[in-house]
Amino acid sequence: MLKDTINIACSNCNLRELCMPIGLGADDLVRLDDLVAARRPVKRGSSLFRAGEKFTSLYAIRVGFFKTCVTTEDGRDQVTGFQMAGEVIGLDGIVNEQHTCNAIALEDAEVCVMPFDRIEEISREVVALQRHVHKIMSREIVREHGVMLLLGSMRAEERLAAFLLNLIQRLQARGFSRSDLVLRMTREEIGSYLGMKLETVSRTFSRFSEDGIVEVNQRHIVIRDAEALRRVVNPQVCH
Amino acid sequence: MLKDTINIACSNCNLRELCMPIGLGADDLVRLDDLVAARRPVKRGSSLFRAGEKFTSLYAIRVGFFKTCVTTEDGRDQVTGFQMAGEVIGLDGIVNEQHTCNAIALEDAEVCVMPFDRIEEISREVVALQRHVHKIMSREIVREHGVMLLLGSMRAEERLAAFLLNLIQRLQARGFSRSDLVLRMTREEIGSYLGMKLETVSRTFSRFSEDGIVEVNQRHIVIRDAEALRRVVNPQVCH
DNA sequence: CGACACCTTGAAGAGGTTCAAGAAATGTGG
DNA sequence: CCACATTTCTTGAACCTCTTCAAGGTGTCG
Repeated sequence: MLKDTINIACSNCNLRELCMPIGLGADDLVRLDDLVAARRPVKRGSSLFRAGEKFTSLYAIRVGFFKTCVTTEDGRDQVTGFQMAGEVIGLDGIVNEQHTCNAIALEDAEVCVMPFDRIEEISREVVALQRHVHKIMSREIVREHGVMLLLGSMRAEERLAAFLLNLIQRLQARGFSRSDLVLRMTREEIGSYLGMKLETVSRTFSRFSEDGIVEVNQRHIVIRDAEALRRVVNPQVCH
Repeated sequence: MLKDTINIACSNCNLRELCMPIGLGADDLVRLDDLVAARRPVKRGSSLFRAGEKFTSLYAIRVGFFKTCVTTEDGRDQVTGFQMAGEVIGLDGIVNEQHTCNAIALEDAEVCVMPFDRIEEISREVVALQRHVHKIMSREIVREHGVMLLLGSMRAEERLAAFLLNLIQRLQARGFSRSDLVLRMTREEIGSYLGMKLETVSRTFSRFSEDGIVEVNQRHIVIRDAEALRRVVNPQVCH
């Protein structure tokens, strides 16, 4: 079991700088290792948690790609986000000690399970962790403001352009190409997130392709002209 | 100055149960009184904070009504929420120690200024406060999920119905009528929040009025048939 | 290799926007 | 306190973007 313990350690994890506070002393780093109770694999298509389930833990994504979505009684479904390695999910569950959305793996994934009791306990002692937890939650709030702006005031082309730029930027921060990407989600899931129908997503991709802005081969996307995408999002301001 | 100190005390505030943790012992209650550094009046139309300003504090609304909105370089504007007495604003500023939205009073208001340093300090010692801060942030995340659902998948009538039901419910929790309300915001602000044009807001109000669901006199609204509003939001499920 | 899920494209239609004009309410200054 | 300016709200008509419905094509996985 020693091997397991070492495997689980945050202090050894190459994603640490993405999901954990940086600049900790050795003492605090060791305390952080108590955060992760276990690792948990999540098969593609299965859920990490579902709306209605009791909330116990936050999850740091180690590998894989997730979507989160909320569902209404009358069967409406809204994708609220796509999450990749180094990001934390489960924050929605804190307020009522019950999850309010579903987290579904879009590819085989593995997460670090961080019991929330323990997060609160340690963050009372490690100021950097406390601050970090607050920042993670605030960042999510700011992200959602951006989505509201997108959904409330942008047209289809602008939404998809903003979506692609956001994906590329996050992938680049993880060391991937800043021009090539493989979408892990369907057109329908993109459409749900962006408030448009899958046909509109497809048509908009085709238009970008005709205009030479991106190359589209099913889920393989090459950004040919990121500047043009930025101009689509932000028509007034010429970069 | 003693009078001031007494005035400021959370332990005497009748909004305490809305904005502060409940069920505290006397010792913890006294500690909470250190949270509020000052009160600050905000005149109608002026801002409590603006995007770009340094973040220092969260604000609990004592009296009045606010909107928060984000603005893009190219002049797009999106209302991200309406806040009333007992609610906390400023969470967006934590992540980058800088506000990312504007908070503007829609009527003369007064807020309790809670320096965030002090919140973090006290919440390290008062577990109930720590838990409460986490819940406030989580609640905001869940609220925004709801807005995303609204913006992403509802039609104009459904959006406005959901909006009215939400307002009424929050007002009722504050002891106001569950049928009468006075809108503090313009049609344009409602439209911005709901992702529709002010003309559409106006037309949708008129349609509700023709259908006998609500009475509309400018900003004075009377909910005649809340059940009907619920059916508009949730067409499948018959209540 | 065949079944199934996913994607693309076309054509018709609906919901919401845009533009425009006038009415009602609100605020301001004399 | 009243008159005028300004803001806000309502309503109509034409238009446009996105949706809906439909069909066929492409890719993927057991």
